[in-house]
Amino acid sequence: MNDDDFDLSRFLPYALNQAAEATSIGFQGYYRQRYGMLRTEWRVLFHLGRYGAMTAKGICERASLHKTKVSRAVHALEQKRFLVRTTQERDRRHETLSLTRQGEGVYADLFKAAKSYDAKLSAHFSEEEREILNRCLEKISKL
Amino acid sequence: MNDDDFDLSRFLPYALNQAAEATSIGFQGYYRQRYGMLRTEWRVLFHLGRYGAMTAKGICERASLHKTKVSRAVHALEQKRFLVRTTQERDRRHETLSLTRQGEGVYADLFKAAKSYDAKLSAHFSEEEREILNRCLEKISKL
DNA sequence: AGATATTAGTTTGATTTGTAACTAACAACA
DNA sequence: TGTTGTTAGTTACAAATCAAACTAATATCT
Repeated sequence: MNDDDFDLSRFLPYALNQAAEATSIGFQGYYRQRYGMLRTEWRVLFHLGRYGAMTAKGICERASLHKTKVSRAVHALEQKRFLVRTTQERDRRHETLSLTRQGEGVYADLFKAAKSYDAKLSAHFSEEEREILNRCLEKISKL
Repeated sequence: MNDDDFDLSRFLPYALNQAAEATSIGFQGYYRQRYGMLRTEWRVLFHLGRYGAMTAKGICERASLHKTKVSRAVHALEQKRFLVRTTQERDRRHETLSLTRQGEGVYADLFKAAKSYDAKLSAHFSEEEREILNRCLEKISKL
């Protein structure tokens, strides 16, 4: 490949970033407007809704998020009454986070929205493309 | 697809974002440490180096960056003596941005680094995967 | 010409993020 | 027991981002 072929759109970090931003915008608007949530908050909520109560540390690991980001998101979700904390008796450093009924409701709504948003995106691709795309992204995330 | 199959890693905005971050880290370190540059600065520099002198507006459009981001990046690159501005006589609102000799040097270095970084990433994929990945990302960016 | 609208780019203040230092609870080992 | 180390989570300050208001130059329309 000579230099003339290498423009930004072929540079993986750039191409991924552009694509990520393009797809984020639409969905972001949904949880922002509807629930005043930030991206990290949505992720934390999703993790709790999808995988059940867990500790902040657990979320950090699963989502590869920094603990300060999670800490702040948890605080915000608590304010909104979407989750509650319970200090573990066994080790009082840990606090279990779990969704409130309201939080579950919001999760259910966002889950549905996410699914349908994803379906709309997927419509632009063939089965094969979508599969390869997923596989590649997963591989990259683990590098 | 039932609900159990839909986890975050299959949600395109999330998967793209994770992948984007994973690939960014390595390269980011390079221009950060070496030239104290931010991501937007690198993008602006790249555009000027790759496509020649142009106006800030031009960069905004090509790179889909907001004008305030570009404005600040241009300022920073100017401080570093990587580019200069020349007000267009024909319309004094426009200023043409062009790289200095030093800027060209930095561009050349970063271009080389980007290419080799990209090659390293590509090594994890087959020709076909890489092609499809590129095609998908391009399609998504234009949605 | 004079009023109004656009356009390129900058500045400002509020929000968000990143980094590093911090607190509190527990563990390990002399 | 007491000193040192680790871990979960928070806080504080600096850096970066976003949105909206702003400036200066040009265009348009009467």
